[in-house]
Amino acid sequence: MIIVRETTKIGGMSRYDPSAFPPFAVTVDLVVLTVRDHELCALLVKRGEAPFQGYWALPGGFVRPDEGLAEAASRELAEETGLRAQSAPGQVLAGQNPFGAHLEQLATYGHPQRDPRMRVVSVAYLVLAPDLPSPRAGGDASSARWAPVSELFGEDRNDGELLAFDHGQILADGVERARSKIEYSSLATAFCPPEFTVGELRRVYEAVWGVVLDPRNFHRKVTGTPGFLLPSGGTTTRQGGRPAQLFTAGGATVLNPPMLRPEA
Amino acid sequence: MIIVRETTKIGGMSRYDPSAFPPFAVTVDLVVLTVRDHELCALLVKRGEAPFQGYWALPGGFVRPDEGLAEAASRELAEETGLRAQSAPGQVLAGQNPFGAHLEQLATYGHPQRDPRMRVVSVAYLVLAPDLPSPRAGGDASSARWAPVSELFGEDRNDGELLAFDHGQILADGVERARSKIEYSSLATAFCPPEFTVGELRRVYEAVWGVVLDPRNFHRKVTGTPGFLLPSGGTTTRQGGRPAQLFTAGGATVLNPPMLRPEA
DNA sequence: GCAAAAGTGTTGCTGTTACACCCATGG
DNA sequence: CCATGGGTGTAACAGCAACACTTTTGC
Repeated sequence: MIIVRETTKIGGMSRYDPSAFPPFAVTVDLVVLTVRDHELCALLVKRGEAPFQGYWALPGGFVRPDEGLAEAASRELAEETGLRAQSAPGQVLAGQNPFGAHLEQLATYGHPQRDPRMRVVSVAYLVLAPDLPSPRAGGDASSARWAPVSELFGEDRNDGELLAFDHGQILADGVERARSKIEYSSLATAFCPPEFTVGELRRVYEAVWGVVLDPRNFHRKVTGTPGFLLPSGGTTTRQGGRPAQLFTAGGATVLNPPMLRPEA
Repeated sequence: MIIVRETTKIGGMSRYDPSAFPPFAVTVDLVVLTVRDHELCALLVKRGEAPFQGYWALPGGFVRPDEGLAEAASRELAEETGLRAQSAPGQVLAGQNPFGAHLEQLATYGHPQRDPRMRVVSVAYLVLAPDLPSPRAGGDASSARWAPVSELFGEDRNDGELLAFDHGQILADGVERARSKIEYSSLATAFCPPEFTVGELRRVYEAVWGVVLDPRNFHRKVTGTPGFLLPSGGTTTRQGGRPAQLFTAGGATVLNPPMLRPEA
C-alpha cells in the first residue's frame, strides 16, 4: 500500500503535495440507453472474472493516463458498441453520423468499499442511442445484451438479477436522469434515427416514461415549439397508415414550456 | 512515474488488474454559494503556493483513502467555513441545524493537463448556504472571501481576476446549476435561515437570477404550492413594514409547476 | 400622517386537455 | 372498403402576469 503523505495545512493554503497522493484508480462506467420494441433498454455486459464473476455489469474501464474523462467514455463506448458519441449537447452533428449518440457525464461514485479489491472512483456517463442492430462486446455476443429496464426495476423485476458493484444504483440514476431530462430538453431525439416522424418521437416518450400520450396534442406541441424539429422534406409510411412527414432534430436544446409528464 | 499495466482485453471481460493502475490523485472542490446583500456570492480562498500562487481558487482538497466523496466534501467544508452540510436532498434536518447547508455533487473534472504537476481528477460539490457571518480559512481571514459572482462573470467583471486551474469553469457550472435548480425545486430555501419570510425567499430568487419578481404573485405561488412552506407560527418585522409570517422549509423538494424564471 | 413591506381580489391571456373530425395510405 | 396511423379544429379549463387595493407595522 502506498503511504499517504498529505501536507500539513497552514492557513488552508497548502492543498496537496504533488509527490504524494493516495492510491486511487479512476474508471468510467457507461449507462447506455436505447428504445427497442417500445421499451427502454440498457446495455449490460457479463463479467468474466472475480469479483462478481458471471454477474451483469455496466460497460466501462480504466481511464488512461493521458486521456480526458469524456474521451475515455467515448473510447469505451466505441470499443463495446461501435457507437460514436457527441459529447457537446446541442450539436447538430449527431444527425450526420448514422451511429451518432448523445453522451453526457452522469455522476461520480467513490464509496471506499464499492470495489472489494481497492479504492476505485468511477465517473459514470450517460449515453442515449438510437436502436442498434445488436450489441457486440469484443465480438462475443453472449457476453452483452440489451436489458429492458422494466425487468430490472419494474414490478415484474427479477430480483435474482442484481448487477455487479453499485451498478444497479448507477443505472437507476441514469434512467432517472434520462426520464427527467427529456421533459425540458430535446434529448429524446437522441433515441431516434437521423430522420424520424412525430409518431416515432412520441413512442420514444411513451417508452421512456411508460405512459401513453395523446397523438394529436403531442403533434401540436412538438411541431409548435420553434427549433425543436426541422422538416427534412421527405415522408415515410414505415409505420403504416397515412404518410408521415420526416424531421431531423433542430438546434433547440431546451424546451420552454416543457413537455408535461403525466403522473401515471 | 508508476508504470501502467492494463490487462489485455479478452472478449470485453477483463476490466482491470487491481494490482496495477494509473497514478491518479482524487480531490474535491467546493462551489459554496450564498446570498449576501442582495447578491449571489461564492467562497474563494487565496492560494499560498505554486502553481497559481496568489490566485483565488475554490476551497477543496484531497480525498482521504478511507472516506467517501461526499464525506470528503463535507469535511473540507467544515474545515474551511465551520458549516455542516446535509447531503441528502429533501431532508428536514437542515432547519434544525443553525449552520445547516445543502450539499450535492456537481460534476467531475479530469482534463489531463488541468493541474500542471500531475494527473488530478476533481469531484466538484455544490454547497448552498445561508448568509454567514464571515469566512474563515484556518483562522486567516485575508486568505478567504465572498466574491459576488457578478464581479466574476457579469458585465462589470474584472478580467484580471482569473481563478486558478479550471476553477472558473467549475464555478460557472455551479452557478448555472443553482440558477436552474431553484426553478423546479425548493432549494432556494437552503439560502435562507431556518425561519424566513416570503419576502426574504423572494429576494433570494431575485439575487440568484438577477431579476425582479412581482411580490404579490410570488407570494401566492409559494404559499399555494403544498409542502413548500410550513408556517412556523411567528411573525417578524425585521424587513420593516407590516409584520410578515415566518415559515420553515417544507418537505416538498420538487416544485410542480415550476417557478418561472423571467427571460430578462 | 407617511413610507414600507405584507397580503388579497380580479381580469385578461397563454397554453393544455379532451375529443370530434378529416386525410392518405396499404391490404 | 376498412384498418391504421397522421394531422387539424375547437371548446372547456387551469395557471400565470399585471395591477388595483387593503392591512399593519415603524418613525
